[in-house]
Amino acid sequence: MPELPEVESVRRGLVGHVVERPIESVEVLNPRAVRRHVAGARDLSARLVGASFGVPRRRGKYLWLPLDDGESAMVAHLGMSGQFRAAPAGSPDEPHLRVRWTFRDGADELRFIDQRTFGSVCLEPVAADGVPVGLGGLALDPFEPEYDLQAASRALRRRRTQVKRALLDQTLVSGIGNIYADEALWRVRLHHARPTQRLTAAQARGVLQAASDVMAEALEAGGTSFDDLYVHVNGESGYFERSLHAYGREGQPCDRCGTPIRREAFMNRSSFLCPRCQPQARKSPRSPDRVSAP
DNA sequence: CGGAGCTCCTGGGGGC
DNA sequence: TGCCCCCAGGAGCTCC
Repeated sequence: MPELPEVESVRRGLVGHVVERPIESVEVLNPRAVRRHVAGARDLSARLVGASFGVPRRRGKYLWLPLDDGESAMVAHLGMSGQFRAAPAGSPDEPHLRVRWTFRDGADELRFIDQRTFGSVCLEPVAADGVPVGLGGLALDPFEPEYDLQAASRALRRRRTQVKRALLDQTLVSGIGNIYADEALWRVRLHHARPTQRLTAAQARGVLQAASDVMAEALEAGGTSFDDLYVHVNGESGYFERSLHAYGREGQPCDRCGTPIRREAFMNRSSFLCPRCQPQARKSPRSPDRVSAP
């Protein structure tokens, strides 16, 4: 499941495969893969043929490849199961191949493969800073130099929601998905449903720093992969799942206290937590969780 | 306008 | 053995 570290791994993989190679053809095998390109598959293809990509960039889980016209970029989101893969021209199509780019040099094709088709590719104009205009509402991610932990933690505490909802909100901080949200919450011993307005400033900074740390470690390890849905451009998957403390570990002992990890339904998906280290905030008005009256 | 819930999609796996 | 239902979840959309 590609979150920031996995998308960054893909971005790095693309650098050596697609930069400054004039495009020969673009074949859209499933129009759903280009549904975000409102002008349609034919337009996407027509505008890409003859162009070349610059060095791929990323913000959060979004990836974009600048075009050599200096005015636009090909924006991609991997969704749940999207992959970019370099493949020898003419090698057999993968079962879920959605888009194919061939290059005039006749070397490896670029392929977008996506089983669940939540991913997409489109062309967009870029703003003066080179960021696609459609990504305007997307928050900075923790790996960007302009990212400000203090500002992000203040914004987190201004929300009136539960802490995990806020972590997953890409307009607050981008790049965090279900896996790294659960890992960050485990590290700082917070329950996913803790109200954001009850977080202390230190807790807000702590959970964001933990998210940043766990994603940096995952990137170092090559990304997280639970099955073969996610692989790098060259087909290799990551190894970070061995380092997870909460996500996917239902019934296994907590690495801190030995209590079995529990899976709870949250936001129509799963949250994994240690019920002892990460107790649910009590609802009593006398709960010590609550901000005390002045 | 912020927050919450629904929906899209496909194949693997478990239950019967 | 086969069928059916559940499950994975990012984010755009709608509703309040």
